[in-house]
Amino acid sequence: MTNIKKVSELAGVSTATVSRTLKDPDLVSPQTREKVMVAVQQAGYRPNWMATSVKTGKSNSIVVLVPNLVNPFFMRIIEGIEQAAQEKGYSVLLGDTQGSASREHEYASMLLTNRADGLIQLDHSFPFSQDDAHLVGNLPVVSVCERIEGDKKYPVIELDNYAAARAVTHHLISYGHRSFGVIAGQISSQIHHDRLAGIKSVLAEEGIVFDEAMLVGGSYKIETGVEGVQQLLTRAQPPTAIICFNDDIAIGALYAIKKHGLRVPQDISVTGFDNVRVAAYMDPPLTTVDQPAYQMGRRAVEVLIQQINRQPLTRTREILPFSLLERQSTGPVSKPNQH
Amino acid sequence: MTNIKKVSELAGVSTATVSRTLKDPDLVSPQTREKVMVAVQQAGYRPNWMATSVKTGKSNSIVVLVPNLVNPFFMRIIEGIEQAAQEKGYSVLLGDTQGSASREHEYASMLLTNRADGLIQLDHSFPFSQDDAHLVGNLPVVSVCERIEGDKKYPVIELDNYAAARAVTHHLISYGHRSFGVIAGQISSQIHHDRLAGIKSVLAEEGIVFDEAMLVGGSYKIETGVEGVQQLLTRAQPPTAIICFNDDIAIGALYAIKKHGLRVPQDISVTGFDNVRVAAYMDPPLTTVDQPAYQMGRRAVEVLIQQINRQPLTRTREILPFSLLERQSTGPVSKPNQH
DNA sequence: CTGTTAGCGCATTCAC
DNA sequence: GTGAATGCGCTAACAG
Repeated sequence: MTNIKKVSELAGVSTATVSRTLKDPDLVSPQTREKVMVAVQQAGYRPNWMATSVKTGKSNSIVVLVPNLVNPFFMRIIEGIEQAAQEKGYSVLLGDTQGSASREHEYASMLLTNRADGLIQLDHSFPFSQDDAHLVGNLPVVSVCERIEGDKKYPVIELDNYAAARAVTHHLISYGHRSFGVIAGQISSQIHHDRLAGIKSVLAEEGIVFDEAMLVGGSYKIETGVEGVQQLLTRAQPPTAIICFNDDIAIGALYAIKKHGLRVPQDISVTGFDNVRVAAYMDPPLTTVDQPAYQMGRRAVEVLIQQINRQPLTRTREILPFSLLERQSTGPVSKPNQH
Repeated sequence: MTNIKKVSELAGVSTATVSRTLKDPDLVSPQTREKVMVAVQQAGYRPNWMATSVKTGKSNSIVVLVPNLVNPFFMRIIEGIEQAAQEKGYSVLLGDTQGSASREHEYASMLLTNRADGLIQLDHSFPFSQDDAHLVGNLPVVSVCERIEGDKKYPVIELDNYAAARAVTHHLISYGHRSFGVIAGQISSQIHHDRLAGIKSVLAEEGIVFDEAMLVGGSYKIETGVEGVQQLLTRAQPPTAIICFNDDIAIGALYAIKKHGLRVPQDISVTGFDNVRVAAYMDPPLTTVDQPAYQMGRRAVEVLIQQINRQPLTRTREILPFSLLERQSTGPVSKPNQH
């Protein structure tokens, strides 16, 4: 391990000068700068990151908590996070929690051990353990998409889920649908409530009563969509339109509907959320709500770094624009409302 | 920032005792242990990770280099990496390179700055820069799926791509196909050569000449599959079977074939690689080669940590088993070989 | 502009 | 079993 002292001896200067040359070259005369750079090159010297961190008290790393890695929507957010972080000189510690609270706690405690300067939470839970909660003063935390539960208020980058759900519902109603099924993801989250409220508000305006038996699901998986459709099709009056709370669910729904010998959208219309890449290549291409996932990740980092630098936040909640992509999985009802 | 000294004063012992109590409690008498633990609790003390790292010379982190995050196959590998790493007390630094060499260099240099103890490469390039190459003695590096180019030999966890490609080809030939198209991913990689060689070897055995004009593609994207099909369909004799080098390409191919008014598998059979989750829910469900991605990630970590601990490696190349999943995107040729 | 000095927070000899 | 002392590799204050 070649350290700063070796370099300083090689260059015939003090360690301080070496440090300065590397950190702020303008503070050093051109001649010594040259000498030092030669020595650095020759010795193959790279400053020890950990040592620098101990001195400065900054790790220049952030942790990202994500419930699972296989959801391409999350990955797109993390892509944005990664990119923005790198540009700002931060690196990203990956915290795949698999929904486990103890894992969340473990990752979150990285903030307490100076291992990371900030945390981005993609899930909705308060990530710290009971024990740690006392120590969490104003630690930099930002949540994306979801809102973190609990008393502490953290900045959040999110979508107007209420409005998005309204847009979807309006779109379907414009095709004449009046009988709706919903296949939800994580029931306990704010997203769920906002979206459901959005749907119900439009239905109420249209004089349609939402039948709670038409609400199924419980997790953001393909299988949820498959099972959801199976359940909805057993109803006395199956829905003519199914709103899925993410694209994976919608993919499962498309699959199950076709498997039942029904056609999309002639028999049943299907919508998703997220606009995952494959969504456009489904058969039929999926009507879905596009979320600016990449941009959300980027913003999360910017806001987080503001917190880390103790700069005042202009606002504690940012709402990014969605757009409804009307593709071919939605269409007019082909038969009267009665089945 | 509450440090070890505060705790030692609070407990009325030396800092050394506090350190010992936390690291190796058995070295300390039960009474003092109790005192220290109380003080730790009371002060809300957590050891500074960076300081520990400087002392021990170990970061207990590993970097993972991945060309892009949106490919669910990579994500499954990283899930395995993450899991295994956490179990062994390591954390994962995410290095999304987007295929850029300079980004690779930047991440790889983390090994030189003591920021990470080891590196896992999912791409095929030698990750260090020209400048750093001299310094890379025996730094712990493992590659997964791909083999790292260059003189240095690193351990690799991979699939028998040659055999897998042979299995796919045999499967198609058993259905009577004799006219094959191939839509490839990254052309420059070992994977590409192995798979292509596997296909050609079977064709040769069957007395079929592979027409190089039937080889298209160039990246692992859905769009590549779409464009690939468009090209293959312009050939004088379009293929009756198309082998795609990953599932994303195959998804694009399915889409394009259907868009051209042809049916899968009646007109054209399609196969993929990876067995991504959505593959089973395509229309028709995709015949593909299942790779134990999660397991590959786990093994990569185990091998890497062996290197980090300077334990001898039993073998420098591990080949994991694949399995061909025959689903509905492949079937018998419905018309004579001539178009 | 440069060198000296003094730590950052912790782990580890070596005495006792 | 415990404490004092030393140093990991680096940066920052202060002289000069």
